[in-house]
Order: sequence, then C-alpha cells, then structure tokens
Amino acid sequence: MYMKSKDMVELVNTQSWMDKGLSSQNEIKEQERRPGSYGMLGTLTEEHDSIEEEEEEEEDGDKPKRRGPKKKKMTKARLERFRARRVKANARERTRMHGLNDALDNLRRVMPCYSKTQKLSKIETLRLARNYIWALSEVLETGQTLEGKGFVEMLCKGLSQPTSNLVAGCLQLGPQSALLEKHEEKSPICDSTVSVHTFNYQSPGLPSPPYGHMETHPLHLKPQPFKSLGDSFGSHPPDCSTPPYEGPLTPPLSISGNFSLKQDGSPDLEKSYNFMSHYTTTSSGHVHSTPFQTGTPRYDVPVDLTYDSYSHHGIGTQLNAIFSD
DNA sequence: TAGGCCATCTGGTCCT
DNA sequence: AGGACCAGATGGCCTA
Repeated sequence: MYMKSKDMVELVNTQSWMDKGLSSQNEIKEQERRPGSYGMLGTLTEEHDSIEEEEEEEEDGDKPKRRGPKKKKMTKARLERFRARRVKANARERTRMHGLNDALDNLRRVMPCYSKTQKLSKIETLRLARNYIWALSEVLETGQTLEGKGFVEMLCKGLSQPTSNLVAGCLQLGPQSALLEKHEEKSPICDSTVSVHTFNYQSPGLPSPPYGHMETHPLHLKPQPFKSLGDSFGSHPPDCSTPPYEGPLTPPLSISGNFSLKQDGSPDLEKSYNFMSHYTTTSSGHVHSTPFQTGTPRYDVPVDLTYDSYSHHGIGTQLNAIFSD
C-alpha cells in the first residue's frame, strides 16, 4: 500500500512542480530526504482502513452512535481519488509556503540589514520589520532626527542579541562598505565567513547606509552620504520614484495601537534577554548566538535588549503574537 | 543531546 | 467540489 517516495516525487513533479519550475534534482532530493514527505500517505491509507473497521465495530458495540453523516466506505476508487486529491493539495500547500517564503525573502531585502549569506530567521525578520516600521513612523510623526544609537535601539527592541548585533553592525557600515558590498555581493560585516563579531557602538551620528542592498532599499534610492534622517525626510523626501506625499500624514500609524508602548515610548516587551552573546553564522546562513565567556572584554551594542521568546508555533501564530502585542 | 529553525504533510474550516 | 488558509505533527539539519 505504501507508495514509494520516488513514485510520489514523479507524481508531484508532473503537477505543480513542473509549473513552477521546481523540478531540479536538488529539490527532488530534498523531497526524498524528508521523512514526513509522501511516506505518510501510506499511513493515511491505513488510517482510513481502520476507520472503516471502527465503524463496523460501533454498529454492534455499546458505544453511542456517531452523529452526522455516515462515512462512506473507502472503496478502492474513492481511495484513489482521495489520494490524488491529497497529493494535489500537498503540492498546492508546498507552493503556497514557497510563496510565503519568497515574500519573507523580499521583506528581508528591504530590512535595514540584509545579507544573502546570513539570513535572519523568519521570526526575527518579522520582529525587525515591526521595529523598522515603528521607527520610520516615529520619524514621520515627529519629524525629528533619529540619532544613530536611538535608531538602532528602536530596531533592536525585542530582537535576540545575535540579531541585534547583526543589525547594529550593518547600520554602522559606511558608503565604502556599500561599495564593497557591491563588489562582493555581501557585506563584510554580514559575511558568513567571518564567524564572530562584536560591535563597538560609538557612532553618535546617524546610521549610515547601507540598510541592506542599495538597489532595493527605499532609503537607498538616492545613494548619497547620509546627513541625517531629518535632512533626508524633512521637507524634501529623498529623490525616489515615489512621488512626494502631499496628503495628510498617515495618522501616526497608531503607534500606540500597533505597538504597545511603555511610558517611555518603547515597545513593551516583557522578558529580558539575560545573556550576552556574539552572533555567529551557520553554514545554512542562520544567525546563532554564542554566549560570552565571563570576563571576556567586549564592546556590545548598548541596546536595552529584551526578548520575548515566543514558543515554537506556526508562523501564523507568530504573526499574531507579533502584531498583537 | 537539547533546542532552534525549517519544510512538509495532514485534516479542518471557510469561501467561491 | 475544489481551492486557500491555518495550525498541529513530524522529522531533518545544525550548533552549542
């Protein structure tokens, strides 16, 4: 009854995978590698068989009868249809999740800190995005210049120490670094070949470009030395393709509504992140933390680090948690 | 080995 | 009926 994974790959491949051009050997191998994939269908079939048996038992047993429409017998034909439907649904779901991941990737690209080699995790990307929106709306609302330190602090609220270090490191890069990035396709700070960084956060001025890629980031459409956020966004918005906004400002984006703020105006994030760490990268491009050794001299970003550790839920749950707090 | 992160499968629900 | 969306479950990979 078990369908071999190879057969399943072929089956799926002939469906939506071909449509999306996802039929590379690597991806097929990825599918074959995954234990949760396809083999489960066999299990599922058995489950249905057992349901039938259970129903038969119910008829002559003492158990109360099941309500609702009686389940039809799983004939071979029905089973086949069910299986085909399931395979199609799986393929759709896969495609959907790929789309979601693509969107997340696009989001990563416009974040103040982007590196192809050092991807932020999904949850950290969402947190950073929230902070970024918050910081930008703060600029729009108050029109005030954000000090570099303050900007970084805003961005790092609620982020893990490794991500905070990463953000702070990226924001410290000057235009030279942007050039480097252009040549090397990655920021030296974010280079995954450099495994450990600490940041001596000393810039009293404003964050310097790049915030990610010059080509894509809205703040980089006019690559010029950063004066200040106030200068850049004051009466004359940056020279970008977006026409100047003439209408009333977006009602403060309901900062207090979108982000629950403490009295000092910072997002209210409960738990403290109570260990200090460097950030390191893995071969898979993820940021990982390394706790500092006691007594090791270090220069950390003086960010009031808080970290609300959401439990491991689905991304939907995580989104809810992020946007409801 | 534990924990974080991830991709995938799956069944339920809602919508068209 | 079929597709989109969602959340739970599962297991692999990686690092500390």
